[in-house]
Amino acid sequence: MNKVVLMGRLTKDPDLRYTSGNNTAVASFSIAVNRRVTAKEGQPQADFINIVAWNKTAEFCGKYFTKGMQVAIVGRLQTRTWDDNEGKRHYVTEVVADETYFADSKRSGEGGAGAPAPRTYSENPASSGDGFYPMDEDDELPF
Amino acid sequence: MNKVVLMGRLTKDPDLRYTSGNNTAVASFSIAVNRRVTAKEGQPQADFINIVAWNKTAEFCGKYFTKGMQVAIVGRLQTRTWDDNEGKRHYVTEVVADETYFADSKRSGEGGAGAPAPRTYSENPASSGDGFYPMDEDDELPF
Amino acid sequence: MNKVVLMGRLTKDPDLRYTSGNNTAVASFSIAVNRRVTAKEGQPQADFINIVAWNKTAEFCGKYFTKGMQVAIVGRLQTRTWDDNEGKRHYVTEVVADETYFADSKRSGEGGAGAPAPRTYSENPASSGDGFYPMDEDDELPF
Amino acid sequence: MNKVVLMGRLTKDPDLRYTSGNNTAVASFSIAVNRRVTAKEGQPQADFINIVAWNKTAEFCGKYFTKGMQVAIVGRLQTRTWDDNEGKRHYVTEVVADETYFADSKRSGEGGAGAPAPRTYSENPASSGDGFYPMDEDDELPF
DNA sequence: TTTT
DNA sequence: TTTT
Repeated sequence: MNKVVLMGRLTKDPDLRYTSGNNTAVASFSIAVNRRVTAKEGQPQADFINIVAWNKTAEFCGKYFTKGMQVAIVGRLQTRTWDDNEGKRHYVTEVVADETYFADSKRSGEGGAGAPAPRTYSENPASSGDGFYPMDEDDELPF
Repeated sequence: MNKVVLMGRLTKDPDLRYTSGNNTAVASFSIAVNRRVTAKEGQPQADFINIVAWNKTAEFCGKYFTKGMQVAIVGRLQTRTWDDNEGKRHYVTEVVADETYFADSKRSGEGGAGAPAPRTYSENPASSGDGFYPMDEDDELPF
Repeated sequence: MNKVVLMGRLTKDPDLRYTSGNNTAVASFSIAVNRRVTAKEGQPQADFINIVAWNKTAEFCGKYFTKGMQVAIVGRLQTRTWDDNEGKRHYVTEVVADETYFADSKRSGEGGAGAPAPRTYSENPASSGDGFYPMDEDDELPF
Repeated sequence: MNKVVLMGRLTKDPDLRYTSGNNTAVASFSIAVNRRVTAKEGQPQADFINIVAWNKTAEFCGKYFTKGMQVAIVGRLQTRTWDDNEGKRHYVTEVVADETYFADSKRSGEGGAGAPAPRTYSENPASSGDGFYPMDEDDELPF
């Protein structure tokens, strides 16, 4: 069992790439999750969590998620290991996003209710898919 | 272990009461949680989940939550039993909210960023408390 | 967003049926989830949560879950409505299990480590599937 | 919102220490969480997640958790930063355990049902506390 | 209708 | 008894 649920704000626009092998979409970004208890000094504090998404979820994030947006994510923890150029091994813990949600319709543009407009124009995602789902209405969402 | 995480829209303004015994605040409301897969016929479908909150969390909900608002809730499942006037026993399953969040700043009024204004004016909550926490900035929140 | 995570003990053996329409497997059972805080009077208290599982997950539960077993479940809350013979409408809230786990290998039989033996003999499940997964080693599990 | 739920096996006995400042108990350990989908090559794969617990939860883990045990954990993700002796900054993501559970009574010793015996003898924890809770019976647990 |  |  391995379940993670987060709500926080994008620290940057997501980075969307495609694997060289089979051209799988993969998006990476991180979100700032405010802590419930503020630090002693008084200033609010946040945890910065790295997120990875694959396939349709990745394309959804790449298209609709933008810096500063508040989003909710359901996923799982994953550890990865990589070696730097000095041959040192690094251990990374990140969240693989299985479901992504808008949790901030304020940033949906002036148009009113609903999901944000796409970040950059792009073809319609190939039909409906798994792993993502807008909680808000989706007049402008092509699925 | 008993954990529930929900995001959905209030179907009504919360109902805030105080127990006759020790005057404990208790708020009840329900949220509509849209399903990720739409029904066959095509129209979106939702689950309507009953929520109960106690103490400061109850007062927070009573003050800031309004009908139609999108909120996120972390809590636990609880079963309760009660007998109706015909002496029949009823079994109720509801969610006890331990943490509540705004997930919809659109409804925060025209003023801009931040949490919604209180539903009705009231004194400041007695200092900071447990069990609630606004995810959005909170210029107008008295804590 | 709609996520539930539970750990508790089966109050009975699961009830496994097949829908008349398309012969879909559906298992239902309930688990007793002990509360973290005991009631005032001192005796431990539990919530009794109704669980429903479908397809392979249903067959897995029907085969390996038995009364008294401790299990863990990941799923979602669902509300259902039904009318009794007096024409009264009833509202039911239950958990749809998406993932099920053993959390009690003590009951695995005398044989030693691993998952329990099937409750009743049956053919091997048709290959691997989704929605279930034994956390323990599974020498005797046919997948 | 920041919630993590895990079930897995201890890779080692926990490491229990006390802060020099105010003598706060802190336990650290990691658990192997088996993935639901096995890797292509066929061999099962796991994620190794670092866990930190504080106060009574830490003492509970230090006392009852042992290598190989299956446990369940509810907590939150936290990022930490530290600089190594070469002045390089490292970013660590770990889980802070708020609730811990036994999910493996098999390892409870031959005695029969119930929670494991303490790893090493120690005084009774000072009364009941928050943040931990044995799911299994607790004849030998001093609370 | 409830488990250990 | 249900929200957008």
